[in-house]
Amino acid sequence: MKRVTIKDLAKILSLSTSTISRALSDHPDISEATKNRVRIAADEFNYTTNVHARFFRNQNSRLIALVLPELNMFFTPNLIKGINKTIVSSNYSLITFISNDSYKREKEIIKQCMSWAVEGVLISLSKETFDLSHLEALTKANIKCVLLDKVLDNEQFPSVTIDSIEASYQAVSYLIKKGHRNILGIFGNSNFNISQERIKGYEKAMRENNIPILKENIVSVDKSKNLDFILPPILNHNKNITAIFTMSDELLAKSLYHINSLRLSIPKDISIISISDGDYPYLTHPQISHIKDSGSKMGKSACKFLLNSITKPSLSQDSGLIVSTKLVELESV
Amino acid sequence: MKRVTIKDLAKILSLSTSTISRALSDHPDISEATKNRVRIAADEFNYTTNVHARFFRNQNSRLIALVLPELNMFFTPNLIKGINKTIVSSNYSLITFISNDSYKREKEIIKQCMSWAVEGVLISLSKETFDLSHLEALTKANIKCVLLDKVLDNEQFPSVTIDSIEASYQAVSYLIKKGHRNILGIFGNSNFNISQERIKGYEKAMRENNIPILKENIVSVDKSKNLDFILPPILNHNKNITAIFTMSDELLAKSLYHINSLRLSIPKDISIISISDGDYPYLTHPQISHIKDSGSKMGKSACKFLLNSITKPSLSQDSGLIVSTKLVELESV
DNA sequence: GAAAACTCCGCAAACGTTTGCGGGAAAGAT
DNA sequence: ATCTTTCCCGCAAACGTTTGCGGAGTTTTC
Repeated sequence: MKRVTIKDLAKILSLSTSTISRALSDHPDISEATKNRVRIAADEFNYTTNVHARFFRNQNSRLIALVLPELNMFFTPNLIKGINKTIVSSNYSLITFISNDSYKREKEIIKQCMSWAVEGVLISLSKETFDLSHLEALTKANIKCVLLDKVLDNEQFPSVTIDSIEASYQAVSYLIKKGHRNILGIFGNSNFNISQERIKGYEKAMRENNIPILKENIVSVDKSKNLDFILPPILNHNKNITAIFTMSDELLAKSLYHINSLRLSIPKDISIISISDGDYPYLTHPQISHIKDSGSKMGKSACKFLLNSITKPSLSQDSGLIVSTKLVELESV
Repeated sequence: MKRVTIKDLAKILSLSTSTISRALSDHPDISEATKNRVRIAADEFNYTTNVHARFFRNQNSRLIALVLPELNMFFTPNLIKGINKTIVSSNYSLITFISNDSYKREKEIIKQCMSWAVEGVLISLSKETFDLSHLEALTKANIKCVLLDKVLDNEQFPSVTIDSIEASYQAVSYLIKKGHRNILGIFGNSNFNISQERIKGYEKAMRENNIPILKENIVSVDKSKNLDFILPPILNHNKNITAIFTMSDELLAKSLYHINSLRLSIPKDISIISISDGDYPYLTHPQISHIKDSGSKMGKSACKFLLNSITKPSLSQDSGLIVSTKLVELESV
């Protein structure tokens, strides 16, 4: 069976398509009586407006694209939740793409975004992305684009992130305040902007407290799995380490595993703090003190920012915004 | 700036729109020379085909809708990954909706799916969904629909799930084989089809081994958080319990927290096994034996099934399929 | 009682793409 | 030299929706 169109309703009710269209959008030119007839018929034949045809006429797709490098269990679900909430309440729809951390795929995705005539793009960059030239096509096509989470410093596109330097600074400062001086920092791939900044925050906290920064106390791993080979030797040999800072939930989880494996007790033998989305730290025992970096909040903010710049293109020429983080003191320090 | 259309390219190259269209789709009627001119121009002005207009002409949107009741950290990411992989390799795009476990919202979403003229719908039902009448509109509009994970027994729509009875039967049988007789079963909301079946599997395993089924050893909770009040008293008072079976990662996580809180050692003091997506059990120490219920695999299967029934509507009149599960023996029993 | 105002609805065009059909030009066949 | 074939390409219609404009019928105004 083919879908019911306005034309069909027009024939059925012996009205013109224009009248149907206006009746459905509650146009004042149409009498209540007619409106009711139309509405009842539309319901009966379960007519729904064809958004492609509407776009075709109006040139607004009411579609937002979300481009993610990957889906991980710790951050992405809440990020999407936050975005989705905003999308829904603004009557948009969300089309999702995953770049698998591939620059090539990311470029293809951008083309697809243009094909779909999305009104805005929310993108978290792939590992392999070091310049933003592929996004310029969006600008030319007048499609707004907001970077979030995994971003690159740039002048063209606004970014929504946390203040990574500040977050890790907070975390490490907290450890220091609690008396720790020999602090192991565990970070992601150091090519990442995000990792570099979090390392900076670590170093800043150390420097401010006049604690020497030891190269061997800063660990960068491409995948959390690499910790399997790196962490146990460190924990076994370097008995001076009294605290660990991990820059993400994923690294936290892996670290906890090895800590527990070695039968170290938290926080008696070793303390640990992490930057975290804020769900995982409550699942472990003891619960992990962390700097809360809410994915949901970031998603919401980024999405609102994007929608704003779509509806009021004049106004929002900001370079983006910083989502605040806060220390959650639990039981691991 | 407005987007570049075929019309624009036609003007620029002094060709007709039909020639441009055919050149871009590599039609044999067009000479290589012309094709190259067109391709170069298309690249230069970064033309991308307007999929809405194409749909308008061809009536195929190449869009698949994914409707989920919620996003949780344990199952959803891998489910989406599996779906996405299949979608991408088949040149479709994915539009995602979240019902927040609301029937009302789910109905709205179905309408939106029709508005978007999606070619297929993958849906995991909300908690509040007890009949499928709202999906009939899809059938009428000739939109294929496949239920996955959270499903309802029915004749109209194919389902893709695991064999819940078998999975929990496997888990509990394994515990029994290892010598456990006093087994606590922890399940989700018992309104759920999925919970009911997993309870059945538990009971089946017990019955087959002539172990009396104790009402108080079957716990159903609406939210995993409810375990906070339920589990500690049980673990404290009912010292006979030597093993726990949880029907999901979420319940597993909560249970582990309380086991660790009470300083019970796994598997010395108590054993535990779960049905799991298979990521989380490796993060804990000790690692948790589980029945692997791969979200990725389920997503892939469901999606392939859907795409199949779209391209070959005649063939696939099956009632769905069962994704296999398997026991992963780790360290918790 | 005629003009003015108001109510309600239809006409037709436009959005970008695809595709059946047809046609002109060049090349080959007779 | 004429006819047929082949090679390229253009014409035009259709998909469903919205909206400015105009118009027929009814009511109000002086």
